[in-house]
Order: sequence, then C-alpha cells, then structure tokens
Amino acid sequence: MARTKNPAARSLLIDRAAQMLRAREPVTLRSLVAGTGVSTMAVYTYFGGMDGLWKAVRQEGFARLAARLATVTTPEDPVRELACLGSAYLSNALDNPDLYRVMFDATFDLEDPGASDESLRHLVRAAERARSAGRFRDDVDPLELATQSWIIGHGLASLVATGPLPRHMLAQAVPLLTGLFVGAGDEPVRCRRSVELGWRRPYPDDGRGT
Amino acid sequence: MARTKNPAARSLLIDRAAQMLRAREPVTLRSLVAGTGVSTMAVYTYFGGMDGLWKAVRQEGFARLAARLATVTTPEDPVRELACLGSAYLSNALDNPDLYRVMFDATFDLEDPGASDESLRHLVRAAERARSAGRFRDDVDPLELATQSWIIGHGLASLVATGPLPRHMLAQAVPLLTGLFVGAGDEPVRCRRSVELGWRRPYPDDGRGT
DNA sequence: TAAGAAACCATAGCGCTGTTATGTATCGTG
DNA sequence: CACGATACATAACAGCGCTATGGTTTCTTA
Repeated sequence: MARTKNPAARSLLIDRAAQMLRAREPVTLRSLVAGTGVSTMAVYTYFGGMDGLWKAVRQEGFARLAARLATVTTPEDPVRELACLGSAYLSNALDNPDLYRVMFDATFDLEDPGASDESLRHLVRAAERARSAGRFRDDVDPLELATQSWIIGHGLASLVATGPLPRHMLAQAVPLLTGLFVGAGDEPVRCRRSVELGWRRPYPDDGRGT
Repeated sequence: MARTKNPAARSLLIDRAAQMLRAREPVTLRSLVAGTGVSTMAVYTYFGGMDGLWKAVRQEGFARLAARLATVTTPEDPVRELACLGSAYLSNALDNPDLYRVMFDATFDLEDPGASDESLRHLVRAAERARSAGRFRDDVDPLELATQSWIIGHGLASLVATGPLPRHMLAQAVPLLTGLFVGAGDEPVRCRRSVELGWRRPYPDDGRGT
C-alpha cells in the first residue's frame, strides 16, 4: 500500500561507488548521486546512510571475489588448485585495490558476518580434495589450512596492493605456499611444481572481476 | 631571527592523537586540540594539516613498533628469536589495533619511505643469525625470509586485529612460521620446538608500547 | 638596549561533508 | 475512485578541514 522502491537504483549506486573507488575519485554523498538522476535521499532510502552504502559495497566486493574464485577449476591437481585460488585472490585484490581495502576496513561492523565465508569455503574444499588425494596428512584440518592460506594471501595482498611492498614481491607467494603445503605433508619437489604451475597460470578462465 | 617552535607541542599532539585512536574517539582537528590549550592553527604550523598529522602518527607507530621489537633478545636460539619477534609484532598490533590500521592505511603516501625498514631489519638480522648458526640453508636470502615472516605477521595481525578472524586464530602463527622456517632448511622437530617456545614466551621484557 | 622582523597563535569565516526536516508526487490498496 | 503510505526533492543544519587576517611573542642585530 505504498510507492514501491526501484531495485535498480540500489545496485546502480553500489556499482557507481565501486567504479568511483576504482577510478580513485572521492566517493561522497553528493558526488555519488551526481549525474545519476537520483537524489541524495535515495542513499538513505536504500542504505540508511553512507555507512550502509559502504557495508553494501563491501558485501559486493566479497561477492565479486567469490565469483572470481568460482572460476578456478583444476580437478587433476588439488595443490595446484590451491595455488590457483591464491593467485586469483591476489589478482582480484590488485585489480581493485581500493575496493579490497574497503572490504577489510572494519571501521564499522559488517552487515553480513558470513560475507567472507563463501570465499573461504573454496579454499576449504580444495584442501579437502588435497587430503583425499593423499597429498596432505590425514590429521590436517582443511579449515585450518584454508585459513592459513588466507592469512598468507591477505598479508601479501594488503602489503602489496596498498602497502609498502613493491609489486614484484608477489613472487614470495610461491615459497610461502610451498612451505605451508609441505608442512601439511605434501612431497617437497612435487609440491613446488604444483604451486609454481598454479601460480604462473592462475586460472583457466579470467572472469575479469570489475 | 624569529620565534622558535615549541617542540613539546608537536609530540603532545601526536601522543594525544594516538591516545584518542586507542580510546576509539573520533580524531578531528577540533577535538584533537580541545583541552590542550593549543589552537587549531598549531596543527598547521607543526604538520601542515591533518594529512601531515596522520603521517606523523603513522611514523610514531612504526617507531614504537621498532622499539618494541628492540626489546627482544634471545641470542642462543635464532629461530626462537624469529618467533619471538613475530609474537612481539602481533602483540603490539593487537594492543593498538587502530594505530596499527593507520600505519598501513596508505590513503596518503608516506613521509618517510623507510619508516618500516627498521622493523624489518630486526627480522633480517635474526634470519642472518639463523643462517650463520646452520639452521637455514646457505642459499636462503635473509631479506626474503624476513619479508615472508612479515607477510605472515601482517596477514594475521590485519585479519585478527581489525578483521573477521577470531582472536584464537593467532595460534595459526606457529604452524605458519614453522612451515616457513622448515622450508628454509631448519630441522622440523627442532624448529617446531623453537617456534613454540618463542611464541608462548614472546619477549623477555614487556615494553608495553602505548 | 632598543628597533625590527619573522614566526607562532587566536579568531572568524569559507566550502564541503553527512544528515535530517519538510513538503510534494506517486503508487498500491480497499 | 479515494485514501494512505512511501519514495523523492529541496533546503537547512551542525560539523569537518582549511585559510585569511591581525595581534602577539621572541629572536636577531645594529
């Protein structure tokens, strides 16, 4: 019994915010709605304010990351797949450094506490496959190993994308991941080869996350 | 032939900013100088604006981190010392999560490009000692290994201090660092013992960095 | 010692921000 | 068809970082 919202406006604003973030333009309430035809009040109708907008943008960032990780499929070698996932993760972070920063900028709390869970699940499943394939010991907890991979990936992404580390330091991912997987039980020489393969040729289909 | 600045005011403002950051109070130009007796113009005389203040605060954060790492000394076991340094690093980050975030928030560029170098040097020296002691292979580059340790430490600190990972995930540092050091050539069982020792009893003197 | 100049500092105001109050237009519903 | 709830447009408000303008302080120098 009322005027209905235009759901297109909501995603339009999120997309525009992500786009301005990528263009390194300051995202303010007025600059966000300028040229879109919608007024400043729309931000309050759909998000309740700028904080709500940032929450939505962050969730969108996690959604795009999950979509990007979903394009990775290398069924024959699960350790290589893990390296592929790490490479895709870093590639996504470096393509959208400002969006990546917003995703982990917890000045305000998350609207969806499990926003990052779906991305982590990709890693967990790959770790499970690696254990089932006999590459990891049976006592390896896939969730723990996935978390450890995430820690390495996030540390590298954060220090390189917006931090003091130069870009060529991305290569440190290979020894780091190799050390992690060997510690989980993989045979060193074979592991190194799998990780290097997965790292150099990151993912079969480049899903060019915006 | 002029009036000299009061150097006390500069460090007073930096300290107050760090204190407000820790208390999670919003640090604005006016709220910063309120109650200190100095006027808003002081921020411009000493820092050239709020950006300059944040740069100074960030440098202060790195200085405190370096001072904290300097208290770590375990000459007999360099691998344990590396774990000690990692533990001190994380302890510092978790004690001042907001200051830690500002340190790595590169919205504006750094005033001192080598601000983080001194902290890294502690790690490099420990890695050199570990190599000299025969714990690491001769072909291990201490700078690379220090950087890799930093990546792990920062990833963990960032995800736990202000991110989505619960605090008990700090324990992941032990397998991560062990994997890294074993990959550098250390003997697995002995390495694990050294890392656990260094991690549990982080540093002899707790220099309680503010 | 006294004049002069350079720098610090206090005040007021500018343009911008996010937010909210108020009135209008518009759509779903009875 | 008419009611009422809700989206939308406009304008105003407090607060933000910043800057222009004098006044005051302090060091230098003749």
